[in-house]
Amino acid sequence: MAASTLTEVARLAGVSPATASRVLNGSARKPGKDIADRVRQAAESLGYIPNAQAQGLAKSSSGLIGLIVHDIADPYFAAIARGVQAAAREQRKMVLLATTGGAPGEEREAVAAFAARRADSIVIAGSRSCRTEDQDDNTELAAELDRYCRNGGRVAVVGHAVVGATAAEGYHVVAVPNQELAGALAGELAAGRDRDFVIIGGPEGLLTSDDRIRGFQEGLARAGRAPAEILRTAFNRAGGYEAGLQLAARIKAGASGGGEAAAPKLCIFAVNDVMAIGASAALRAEGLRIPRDATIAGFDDIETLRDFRPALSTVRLPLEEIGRLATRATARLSGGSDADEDEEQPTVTGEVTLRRSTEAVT
Amino acid sequence: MAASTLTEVARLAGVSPATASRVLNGSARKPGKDIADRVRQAAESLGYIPNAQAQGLAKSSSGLIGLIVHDIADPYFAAIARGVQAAAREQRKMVLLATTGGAPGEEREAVAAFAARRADSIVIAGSRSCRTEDQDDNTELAAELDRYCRNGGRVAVVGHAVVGATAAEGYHVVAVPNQELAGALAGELAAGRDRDFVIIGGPEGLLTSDDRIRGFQEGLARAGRAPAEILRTAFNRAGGYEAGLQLAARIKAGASGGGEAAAPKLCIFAVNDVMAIGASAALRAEGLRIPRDATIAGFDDIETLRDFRPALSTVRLPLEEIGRLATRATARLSGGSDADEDEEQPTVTGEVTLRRSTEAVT
DNA sequence: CTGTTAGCGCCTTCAA
DNA sequence: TTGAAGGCGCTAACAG
Repeated sequence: MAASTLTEVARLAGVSPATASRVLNGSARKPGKDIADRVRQAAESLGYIPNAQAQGLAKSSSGLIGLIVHDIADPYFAAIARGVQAAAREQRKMVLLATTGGAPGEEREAVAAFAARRADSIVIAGSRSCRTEDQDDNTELAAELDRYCRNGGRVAVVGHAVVGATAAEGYHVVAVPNQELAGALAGELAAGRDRDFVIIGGPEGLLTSDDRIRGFQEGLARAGRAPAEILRTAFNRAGGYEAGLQLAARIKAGASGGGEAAAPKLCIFAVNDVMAIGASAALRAEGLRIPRDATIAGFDDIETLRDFRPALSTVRLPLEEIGRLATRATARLSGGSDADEDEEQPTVTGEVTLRRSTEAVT
Repeated sequence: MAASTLTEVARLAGVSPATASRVLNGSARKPGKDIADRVRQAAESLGYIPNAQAQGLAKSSSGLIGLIVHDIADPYFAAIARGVQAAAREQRKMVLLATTGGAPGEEREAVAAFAARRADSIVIAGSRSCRTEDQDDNTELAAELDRYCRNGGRVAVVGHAVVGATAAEGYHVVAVPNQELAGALAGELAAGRDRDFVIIGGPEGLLTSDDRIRGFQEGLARAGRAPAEILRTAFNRAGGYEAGLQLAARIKAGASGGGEAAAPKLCIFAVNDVMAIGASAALRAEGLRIPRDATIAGFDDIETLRDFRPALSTVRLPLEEIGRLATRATARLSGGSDADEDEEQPTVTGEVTLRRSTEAVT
């Protein structure tokens, strides 16, 4: 008992497949009201469901939006995915999900798979890497994207352009002001307090991480502070925890072995909230308290983490909105737009959000 | 510059499309080594990417797995999605994502959309509802699923069967022992302590919520306790917060207006972790402390929430595994299995996990 | 082992 | 307006 086809519907309604097609789908032509009802009834009684593959083949489009993330269970990506999903729904499209763990090689595969499915557009949410080990894969990824665009695909990348991608038509970048915001955060944290700063960053070459580190250092410099030391770890909770253990040891050593003037307290900047939470957990596990023994700030303002105590200072990023914007950027402007050639690159802004975790203890 | 087709590749290689197809895809036939290379080269030089839509149309299958969740940004669903994604990758399939907010009507639409795309299988992760207002939609959903199965689709549902779905072939339910586990949790919480129990539950008719409530009550009964009062709210953080406020007021009233014997302390059971966190936040906002002024437990053991303090007592559920199992259940058994007709329904088990949030304060 | 011939289900010119 | 014919790109039966 296979699914019924348009032809069957047409036959049952006593019309040609062409007419049935015109009735059941939004054709420009308007079939006779009388006959239209007949077709619709036939379709109904047969439980007709159009074969999207066949439709896609015929019109060479698919109503699919490809989304590439590192890990869908990471709340950062999950939030973006929600925005993408929402925008996709607006466009009456479905989203195809690919998770890559951040490896450019797998991202290339994902793009190829999306291209094979004739996805109408692709949204890449994972942060870019420019490590030398990823160079070749990045080149291939860029080539794959270019080809996809040349064939009429639209792509939006969150954060940074793919390294080496020539800005083909239909290629959009949703810029996230990581650097500026990290700088602003540093400025606020440095304001009038004497602290040693430490940065817990991701692996070198992860663009998002690097931007935030760079911005933070610039902010410190503007505030007349010395650059912060940088700890490199994995870009996730485990990495943060590990770095946190290291710092805890250092803090305890400094406190006990204190010479004349106790060293200023440590202010930790983790380049994302998840890492910050990991670091906090490590400090806590080592018997240290925040903000008493050290202060800490993150980045992203992950929703699920907002109930954390002490509340985490961070930079609020409109993640869901970012997903939505990226997706919208890939939508073909349907109506004949009034000569508005410049496709407005949507602007994302964040907000430094100071909370308990960086308060001065009285 | 459209994407190149198999025909073009074949022509360039000087062979027939059929041969090219046999080379480029896994056909049973093995083309001559000499010619195979020629085809592969041609494909390479043209940057050939097979058109999955056409392939799908021809073989009437699509390599797609449809996943239905309430909200992809909810860590519960995100975790399941990760498992689904992992299993999909094993099967070399891609996942199509649909979010429905839990409305059976939208779930029906999603199933129809998946069917239209000829998804090989569908995984439904959202908890089922049996509220009367959803009755009609549920019926239609069940009908849609039945039809999908009859047409050869495979479906797996996490938790409960869809109300009214006739167990067609290819229909799987990954049972989650919510009731038993909630009962076990209640047993542990009731052990030897004198407490008043309150349950923060989702709306009546949400099967997952109802199961956990029922199980908890049973557990209390087994421990010789009176049934707990039930507060109904939204099945999310906001709902938990709201209920938490209510309980906070009650606790404070009880404490201040205390008669002779102070009432036993409250032990709160929220039917999921996210609600529990919301309730905790509310208590905290009202100046109450956990576990000093009240104890609280959740359900799910959401990973992102594990760093919360006081650490939340909960029931650990192997969410990712659940997603994986559900997806695997829908995979067609490829090899001629040795008469093992009974498709083993995979078994999910959880674990009561007591942490600080329900400790007795000394 | 290779090439030829039909479709898969739908859309879209064309002529009627 | 409606119907007939061709093709979207690929695979799967057949011949050779």
